[in-house]
Amino acid sequence: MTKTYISDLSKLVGQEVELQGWLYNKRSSGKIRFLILRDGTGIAQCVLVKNNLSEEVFNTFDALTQESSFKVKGVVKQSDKAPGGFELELSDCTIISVAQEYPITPKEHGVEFLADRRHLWVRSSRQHAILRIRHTIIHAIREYFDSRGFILFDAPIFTPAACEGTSTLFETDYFELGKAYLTQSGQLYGEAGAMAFGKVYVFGPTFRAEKSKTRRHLTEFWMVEPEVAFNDLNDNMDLAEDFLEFIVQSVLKNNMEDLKTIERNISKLENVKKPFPRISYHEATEILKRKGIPFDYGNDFGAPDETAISEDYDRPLIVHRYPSAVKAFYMKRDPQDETKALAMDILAPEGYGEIVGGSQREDDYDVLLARIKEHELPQEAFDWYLDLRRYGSVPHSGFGLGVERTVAWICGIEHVRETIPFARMIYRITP
RNA sequence: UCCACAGUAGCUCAAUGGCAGAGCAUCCGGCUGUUAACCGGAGGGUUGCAGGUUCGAGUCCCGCCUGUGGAGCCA
Repeated sequence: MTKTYISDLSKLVGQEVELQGWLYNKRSSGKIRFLILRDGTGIAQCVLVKNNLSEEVFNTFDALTQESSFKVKGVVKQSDKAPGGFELELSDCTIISVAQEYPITPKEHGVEFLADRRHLWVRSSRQHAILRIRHTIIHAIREYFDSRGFILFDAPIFTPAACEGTSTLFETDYFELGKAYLTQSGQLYGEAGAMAFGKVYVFGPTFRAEKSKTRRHLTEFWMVEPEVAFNDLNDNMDLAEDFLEFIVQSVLKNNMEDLKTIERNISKLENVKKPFPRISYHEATEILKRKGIPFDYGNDFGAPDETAISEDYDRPLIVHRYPSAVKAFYMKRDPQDETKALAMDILAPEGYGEIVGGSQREDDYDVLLARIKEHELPQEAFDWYLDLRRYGSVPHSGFGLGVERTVAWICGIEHVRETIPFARMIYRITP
């Protein structure tokens, strides 16, 4: 007798095993009945044949409701007719807990209904597949940096002031020290790490109190932010490109079944190979001009602009050298053209928009101080940051990758709310 | 904050201004290979809230509430 998981059944054909899990679905044809068991690793069909079983065991079928927990014993058989490919001809079936009427049926539901029951929704196959892919992506992120000499350098969640001075932050009372804010980026701290360790990555949740209400926005989302000393903008683009390719390849290697479950077009992911096209902001505006999309030179791109710029490419597109006026104070200006910043964004294909934003950082003390004043930021709060330029300043670069947008793109799904177990949005904080 | 759309049974949706309906779910019955199984039967409604027009409002008008996704902002 072996206690095992459904994912192991292929190795156990012909053997008697014990499985435990939850009822995914059931069907009856009178004297032969089918239970579909879900155990978190897959689904398996369990067959109850009346003539082979005691009355008591055969009738557990009647008491089992959707999502009831139970355990079974039986011999593993390969079966093309069985969902999951394997079935158990049961010798025993024991109920652990009978579920009350389960609200999420195998039929369609609306988004509000499902979001209110997110704690149950994560049991269904599509959500299961998406969250497994999220797991692979996060694992790949860590594996990529860990195997290339980067140190994980955690940034604080509570911060004394805005990192970039632009977006609206969540505010909270912090004892006698006044207000604290939930971080919108760990990058400034990552720069301190890069000066200490050479190569670091910050990986954690970030918070934006913007009242954004679109399929691409959460108020709480995860971001990974590598920062590398002595990297210039080109090195930064090389790193981001290699990194994204690695992530996509990891998903293709580990999650083919999940991609099939969510009906993702695999060929679109197979295209994601180096090198990625690189165009300047200036060239991007010419694409808009050619397509007849009205645009004021010098502005940042809106979501529809990003779609128009990237839609003709079959892989992520790197756009670099944005007008410095629309970018953050810490970005270094292009010595060739002082109106431009050494910034780069990566636009995912298929209209998914910006998934990476990064830059070479300003490394000159006087210039950085002037920028802080220009942006009317509280200088005291940035004193430690200026220290990084006082004590052995070097050229350095980094970027941030939004995990949920990356998951949405790789999975080909409509809305980022399905890419994290419990999404936090402007009008939703439960469950 | 602004713009657009939506709200009817537990769920997903129908109903020319004229009797409030279907499928699924639930309950009862049938079926020895089902595949969102199928077949027969039953129960299930303050049509988001409040007002107005009308002989008559789920339907038309006004206000509010809730939801959705889009703009701005960004990953």
